[in-house]
Amino acid sequence: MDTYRKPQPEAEAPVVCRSCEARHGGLCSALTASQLIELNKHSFRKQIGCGNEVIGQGESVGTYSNILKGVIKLSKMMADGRQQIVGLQFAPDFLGRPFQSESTMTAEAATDMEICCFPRNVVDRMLNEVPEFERRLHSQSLKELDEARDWMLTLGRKTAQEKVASFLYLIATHIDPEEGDQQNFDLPLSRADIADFLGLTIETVSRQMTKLRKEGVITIENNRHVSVSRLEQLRQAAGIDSDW
Amino acid sequence: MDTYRKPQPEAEAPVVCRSCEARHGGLCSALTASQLIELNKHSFRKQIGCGNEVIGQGESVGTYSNILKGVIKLSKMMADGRQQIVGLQFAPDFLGRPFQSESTMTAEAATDMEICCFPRNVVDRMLNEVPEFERRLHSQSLKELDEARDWMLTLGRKTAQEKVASFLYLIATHIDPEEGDQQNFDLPLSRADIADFLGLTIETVSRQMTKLRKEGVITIENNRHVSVSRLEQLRQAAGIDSDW
DNA sequence: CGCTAGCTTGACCGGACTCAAGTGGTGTGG
DNA sequence: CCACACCACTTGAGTCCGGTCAAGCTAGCG
Repeated sequence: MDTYRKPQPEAEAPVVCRSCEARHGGLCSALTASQLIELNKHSFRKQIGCGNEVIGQGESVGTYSNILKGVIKLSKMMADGRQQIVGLQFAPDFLGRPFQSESTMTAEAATDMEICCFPRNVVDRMLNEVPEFERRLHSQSLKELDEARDWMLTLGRKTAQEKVASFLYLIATHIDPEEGDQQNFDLPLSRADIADFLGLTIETVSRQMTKLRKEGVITIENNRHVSVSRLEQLRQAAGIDSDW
Repeated sequence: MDTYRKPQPEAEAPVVCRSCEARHGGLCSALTASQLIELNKHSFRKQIGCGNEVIGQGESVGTYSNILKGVIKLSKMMADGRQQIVGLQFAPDFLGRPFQSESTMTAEAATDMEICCFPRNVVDRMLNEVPEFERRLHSQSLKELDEARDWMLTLGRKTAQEKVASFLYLIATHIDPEEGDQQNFDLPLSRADIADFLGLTIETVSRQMTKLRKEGVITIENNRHVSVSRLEQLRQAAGIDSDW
């Protein structure tokens, strides 16, 4: 049971942000309580069903948002339909692209999810007023850049086996603690999505999963639920050397 | 011949920055003349020979720099020696990673080059004092992120032929105007580098170049010099659809 | 019960890799 | 000036990994 709330004239975060704030190593932690209140006036939460498009390729974007729950897949598609997932985003990542109203990718809910939306103009104004706010966004961009480049190594130079192991390792280390731990989790992506993320086909993904299972690195239940016996073994299968 | 310099008490950019400034759609254009003077006190230019390492993987970095001339390749290497180039940087790109003293990649001169170096602490201080400065860096990070993700599509989903065409298209559209134009340029990378950038082997790169040559898309002289007859043809071979 | 969607498995194929030899341009020493 | 070595690149032959195509399996659901 929560302690009784003493009224305080200023500097009290909006009710809706309270339980949320904890997770926010994310964006909102850059704001003071009064700034949060200001932002909160214009923001709204939204449930999104698995598979729904959040931002379309070439679409203009009117809102930014924070991911509260679930996983977003960012993907690019070629004219002939070939597709590549170029990033996954987890809570509490920020979703949206400052300084550019048009998206060059599609953002789609990989799972059922909940997001917190902010109108573009409000955020853009805050960007100019609160340097720490831009610092946070910059910092997330750099994190995404690192991840993208790590994945380029995976896409360009790893074998199918290593790719699949790398994916499992990525999920194991990024899973929302509420939904599993590093030894035991549900895959947020279908085989088709995994294939698009790894630059492989569904069949190859499936075969390599089977292989990892037979080698005792993982066990699989109901197609989606994965257990990892020793994470170190998975790292190794992924070709990740701990020294770096 | 330059016009004679009238002394002005303030607001005059350092001599060394003058000819440079023109190119700087880059970082320094975010600074006022007096800020430039301040930064310039601690900065120095440096020539780097082709193949030299600028920042090593896992090394700590004491300086940032601007690229004045030449091409930097950013690469990652696996424990067994497999290598992937994860980015190319051209003048006037900024080189270095704020908020993190240790690099997760190697930065190496792909060509002979010239850079302008700034001590880390001076830049970090300016980052805090000049919001526009951070805005610029943020903006470049976002540009690099877009490029990385575009390349992920290339690495994950394109054929060898399309990869090589994509590379040639990239160079054609990024080449320093002083060193060539979109129809006619020297490749800044060796076949080995191209292979590492595309996630292919040297042999495959070579074969696909030959194929593009025989199909009349390009002509090659002295291994390095490339002429493109119709850029549109190259785009097409690269699987790039103009609609996006 | 059968239908469908998502996944697995099998057989075969082909594109990119491997290994090896050949070519050409450049620098060096006799 | 030629002989030679060296390096970067090209070309060829054979192999293999991952793609393609097709069939089978399983769980959920009308």
